[in-house]
Amino acid sequence: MQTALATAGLAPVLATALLDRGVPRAAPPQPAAEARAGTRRTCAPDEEIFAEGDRAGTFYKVVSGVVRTYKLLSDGRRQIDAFHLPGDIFGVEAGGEHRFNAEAVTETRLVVHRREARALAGDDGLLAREVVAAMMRSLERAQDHMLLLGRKSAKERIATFLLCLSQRAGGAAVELPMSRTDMADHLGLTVESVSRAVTQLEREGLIELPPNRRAVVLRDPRALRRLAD
Amino acid sequence: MQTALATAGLAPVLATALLDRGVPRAAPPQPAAEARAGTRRTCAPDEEIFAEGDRAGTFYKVVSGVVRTYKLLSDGRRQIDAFHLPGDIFGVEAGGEHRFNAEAVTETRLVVHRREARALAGDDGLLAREVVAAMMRSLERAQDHMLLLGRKSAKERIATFLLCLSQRAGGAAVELPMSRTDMADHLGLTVESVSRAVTQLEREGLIELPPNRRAVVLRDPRALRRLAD
DNA sequence: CGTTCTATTGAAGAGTATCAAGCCAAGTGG
DNA sequence: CCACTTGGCTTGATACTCTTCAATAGAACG
Repeated sequence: MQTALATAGLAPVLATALLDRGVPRAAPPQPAAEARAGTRRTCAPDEEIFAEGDRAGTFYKVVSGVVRTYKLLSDGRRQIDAFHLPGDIFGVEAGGEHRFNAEAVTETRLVVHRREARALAGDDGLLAREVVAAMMRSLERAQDHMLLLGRKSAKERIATFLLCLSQRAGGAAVELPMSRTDMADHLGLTVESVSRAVTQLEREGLIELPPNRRAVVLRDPRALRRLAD
Repeated sequence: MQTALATAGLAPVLATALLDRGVPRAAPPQPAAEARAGTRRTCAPDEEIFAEGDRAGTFYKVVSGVVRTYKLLSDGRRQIDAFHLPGDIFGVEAGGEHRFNAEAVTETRLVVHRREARALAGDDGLLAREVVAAMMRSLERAQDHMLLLGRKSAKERIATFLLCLSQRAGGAAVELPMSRTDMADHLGLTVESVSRAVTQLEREGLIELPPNRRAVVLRDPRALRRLAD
């Protein structure tokens, strides 16, 4: 096991981040930090960004597109722990190795940051502050997701997921950049169950989908919220 | 939403924590920090420590005993996100309010820390370093637990849970301080399923239980690990 | 248009939940 | 010391949700 975030530079940033009146939940992309100290990278759909066990020398911020991070069981069962949207930071590790696989879901542009002290400490620790906020948001999302995975029905999972997406995307109409398989592996279901639950919500009038089924309009957010609890 | 960790004092600590060669995984209680700047509190079994929505003005470190933190759905379904053993820190929030309920599982002694800068910054930031390490460990455990909840069978969940407990407790013989109901609500199962899976592992010779069923000896850790993946 | 890929739908089956006893250990009071 | 109670754990029978297997439908692309 090696140094992970691996920087003394993170410390001042943490303090500052925590002093902000709360962590920004709506994840406003902070364009100021995008140009900072990071190189750029573009990924084609399904392109691997890093794999479990890779040296975790860098972390990433999504500029555009969507990224999935996931773990695998030996027999191939997959759990997508999160989808990362523009503005999100992922790939920050405590240890020296990545504990996940990361792949682009769509064509994706990233900013790649080396995790040395220098880069994080620069600019008054703006980037480091972002990293810490990202970690805390990840933890909160993971905690909410455990409730979903442990205790919610298929329909409730879909409702929760769609609400969450619409919140992050910021509108009642949401694109679904990921496949049903991706959704299934995120929600602890099978493709078929996802499809059925979506269809059911649609028939009940809570949501509406275009012919290609790759977007959703939340017709009755109140009812969805009741379902999601 | 308010300041959460709420301290400038955390920043230097974060840096130091991250510079340590990896985060201590076996969670060795750091007795040096226990006496520091915190008041003590003792809780009877099932006593509430804090509830969801409470102002998060303090966080906690377990000295002895076990704590469960959980979320509830409106109809009472419960998800225990974690059990906290001696040396663990819990109750650290990004926002101004606790997002969980916390209760003592057994008779428990805690150290209570106010989350002001002063306390965290003191002593060369030793406490703050612990807080950051605790957050990262929480995140990693949450991620592993999502894989369990989303993709593992009942038997695999029990195997994983017992291995994890034995690792944290540090021995092949593990006390089970929590009830079957607590285990069920942590593993996304029912009491009956937990009981059946435990019995099954016992019949297969992978584990052994005393008559009162509140402890486990791991007879075949290799087979358990294979199950847990 | 045909091919391909993804999503949907249907039927059958597996695994877990639910409902209902029964069991066992510990505690209580006679 | 021994019923009696109590609470948690286990076991059994049945139900139900979701999965699995299989086929169809629909959109995207050449």
